Amino acid sequence: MTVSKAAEKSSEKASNAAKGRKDAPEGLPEALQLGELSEQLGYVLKRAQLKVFENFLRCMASLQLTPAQFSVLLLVEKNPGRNQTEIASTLGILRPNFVAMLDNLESRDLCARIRSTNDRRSHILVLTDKGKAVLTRAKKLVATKHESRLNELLGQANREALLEMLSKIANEF
Amino acid sequence: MTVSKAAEKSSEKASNAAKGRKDAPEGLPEALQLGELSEQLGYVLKRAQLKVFENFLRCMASLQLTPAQFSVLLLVEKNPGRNQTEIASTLGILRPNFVAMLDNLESRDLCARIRSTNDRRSHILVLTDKGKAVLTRAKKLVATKHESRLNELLGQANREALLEMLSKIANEF
DNA sequence: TGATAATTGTTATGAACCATATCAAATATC
DNA sequence: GATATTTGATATGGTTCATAACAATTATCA
Repeated sequence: MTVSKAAEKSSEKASNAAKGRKDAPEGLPEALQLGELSEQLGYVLKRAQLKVFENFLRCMASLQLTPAQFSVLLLVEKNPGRNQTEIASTLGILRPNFVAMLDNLESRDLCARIRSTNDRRSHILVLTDKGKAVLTRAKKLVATKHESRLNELLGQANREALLEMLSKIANEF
Repeated sequence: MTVSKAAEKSSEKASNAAKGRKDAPEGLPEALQLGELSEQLGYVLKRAQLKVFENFLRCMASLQLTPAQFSVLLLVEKNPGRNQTEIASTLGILRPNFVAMLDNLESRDLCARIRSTNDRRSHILVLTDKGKAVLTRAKKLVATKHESRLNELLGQANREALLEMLSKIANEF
């Protein structure tokens, strides 16, 4: 009885429809069978990614940073003095779409565009003092509230193995 | 000289900018340092997911199936007789957005909406004969061209471990 | 029973994200 | 010095994702 929920209802639809009765006492809110779906790499990968981004946003709510914005700040901090094209392209962001992102970060005084003196077409990107401070706090939040959950969930060794496999896929698939 | 185009300019920016010279012969096409980014779960996960979807689309080019469409066909096959709300919600698709998806699949004669006789509000979903045939071919393509790459890349044991960890994240994060 | 509430598929609509073409200013090329 | 290329930017269109609202149907329950 408890196992047969899905059976009950889809057979209700199937059989009751044929017999025209609707008064059979009902079981539970039966879940669908995922079947082969749960073995599909893309499916599982996408759902995991959504969950992780969701959790990231919750952890960063106080700083109002999206994963993309966080990645920009990290990359600018690690590579000061690079221009928009360089930062955007290594993040896989198209130049036109990067403009609004920077407008946002700059309006919040987290990073700044500086006209380059030796190539006056390009804008050098740097973190402001506030940007550095916010990034420091962001890193702490990510480490303690976000990445730490991975360790709790998988254990240190598995966590590292997972990151390694994902990097391999990202680079060699 | 041929290799150094990109290098010329950006190290020119970093070092030459300070010294004010632009004539130094240049090194290599320097890539940016990813730094902590490559350890960020969300970043690596997203990039891996994009690569996997990209590969999926290439493998399915002959059948013109997106990952989302493939998942719908799989789920309908495994759970015949369910309505739109049930199929959409277990895939995380909002009902309004599911309408156009079904319009597409139905216009290609891959699945059909059947007015339920015991609840005339709802549409029962089923695969058409063509839908079943296409899904069979799709599964083969996915198995031989897509999922098989995972084994080549990671090995059977690691592949299973990866899927398990991703499922855990998707369900418990 | 009949009035009211809830559900189903649908449409309309807007936000967010992604991609292409194009432009002016600046620089590189030859 | 004429031509081509690069940079940041704008405009624009296409997807994807989310919410509100509606008609038809069914459930609820006084």
